[in-house]
Amino acid sequence: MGTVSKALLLLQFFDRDRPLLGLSEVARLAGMNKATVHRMLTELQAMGFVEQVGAAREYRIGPAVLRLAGLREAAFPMREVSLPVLRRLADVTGETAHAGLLEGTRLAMLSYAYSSRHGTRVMMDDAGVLPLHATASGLALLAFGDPALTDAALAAPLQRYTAGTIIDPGRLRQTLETIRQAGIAESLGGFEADVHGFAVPLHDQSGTCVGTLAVAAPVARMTDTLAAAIRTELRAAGQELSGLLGAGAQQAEGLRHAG
Amino acid sequence: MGTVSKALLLLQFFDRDRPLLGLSEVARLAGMNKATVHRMLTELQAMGFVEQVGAAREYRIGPAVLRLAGLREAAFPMREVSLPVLRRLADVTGETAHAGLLEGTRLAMLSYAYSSRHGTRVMMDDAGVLPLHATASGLALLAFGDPALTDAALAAPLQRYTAGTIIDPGRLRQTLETIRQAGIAESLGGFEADVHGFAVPLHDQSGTCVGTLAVAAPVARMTDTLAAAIRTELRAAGQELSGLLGAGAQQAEGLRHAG
DNA sequence: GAGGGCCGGTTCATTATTCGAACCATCGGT
DNA sequence: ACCGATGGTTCGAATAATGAACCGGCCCTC
Repeated sequence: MGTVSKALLLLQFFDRDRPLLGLSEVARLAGMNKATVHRMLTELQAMGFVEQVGAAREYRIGPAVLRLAGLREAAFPMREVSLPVLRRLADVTGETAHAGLLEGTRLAMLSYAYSSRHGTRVMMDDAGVLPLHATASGLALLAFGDPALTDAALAAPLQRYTAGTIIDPGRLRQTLETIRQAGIAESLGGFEADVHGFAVPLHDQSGTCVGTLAVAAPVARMTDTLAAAIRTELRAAGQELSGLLGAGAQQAEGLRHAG
Repeated sequence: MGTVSKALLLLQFFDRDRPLLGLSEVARLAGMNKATVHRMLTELQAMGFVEQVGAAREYRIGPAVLRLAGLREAAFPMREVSLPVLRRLADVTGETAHAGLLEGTRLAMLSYAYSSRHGTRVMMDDAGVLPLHATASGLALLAFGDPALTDAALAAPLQRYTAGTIIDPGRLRQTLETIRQAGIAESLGGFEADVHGFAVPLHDQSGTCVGTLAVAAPVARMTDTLAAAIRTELRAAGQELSGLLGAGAQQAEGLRHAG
């Protein structure tokens, strides 16, 4: 693996639960020599991708990503394009709708929308990462995404988050086959005990699965009627969003010709 | 310069005017060998920082920055913290307010707010980069920031954007001295002929100038009264925002102790 | 107060990776 | 058909990265 890739890999250890990391901690997480990690973090810092703060001189993600994220949205407004679809889906179902994006071997939260119909709701985290085997979104990715991703994910040790988390690879493969036939993934308490999740794949214009669209509701108010409605609306919204994302890609092609 | 820095440098060539770049174009802009650039872009792509699109296989910024930007805002919500201050400043002055962040040797747009008081307004670009010598924000950075940055900026060839752009280093140094004494930078048509801009520096908790807060108005409706009001409100808002940003840094320190 | 364990940070001989001139196939324009 | 540009690839030479060992400082325990 090249040096650039190794350095960028370090950025993946920062997450919602660990926005601040010390040098030794990053080295431990990355399984790399502290001197090597120090050198890489120093370069990332010089370019604005991380910064050191506080008396303990811990690192956090730096400001350079803000402009790049703005540029990314300007060039290919996935978040902006997805938000109206998510809002409508949340309104129609009365539950939380969210979109995730495949990033390497992980599923990163792209955007989400809440419904104000109820006093409780399933909450989402900005910049959150969802496990693949334990959420509806993750299962959708495994079912409809690159088989190599699926093989790799199921070969790794799988973490149990709740009593409802399936961690047996054989059972998961059966589950994935059921999902493929249904065209929609469901997870009942796989990641959080009281959440019932539904997800469909999002495809780019070449048909490749690049993300997921999902609805998450508290188990307590799930009924057969609500579940059926979620499935119907989610399928339709998924097709719509895949179409919009594909159009965005075509628009990029158009931009070039116009330029 | 290390390999990681060189690779990340490539990301800086993407901008609002050039969201899509071909391999040879990036190599030309970077002054690097095409094989080298290809290898670096391939690694950046593998890590999700760029992606190739279209028949011409051009590159654009990839999705990995979205999560990192979300993480950055979650850890240190500069954009979120600045928006209320910007909105209030825009409301009170009736003109466009914007905040910029120093990124290496450039000033990147952080966030902005418009006023709806008039039918026209000075427009801003997401992910825009402002020239240092030709805008009020840039001049504020040069006046109050690191003298090394100022020396480097004035030593480089300076681009004339309008008839009002000062490109003589000597005159610019005089202008910067005036700005230091006034505590506020003003640029009349330096970057866009019909825009009058005002800016103050933003400091982090150590007192280092890290960005700017600015108001931009069309020249056509500038009056002495409006200019005086903008100066007053901008100074106050600048102090407020510097304080908030400093508090955010202290909060990061607090987060660590709580963890 | 001393000792131990951990932290962030540094050094430099050794090792691994990067570099880039030269080449290739393809495409569009003349 | 030819030319100039593109994206992409190769591999011997050159350069940069690596990491074991070390340093000073801080905090905790005895």
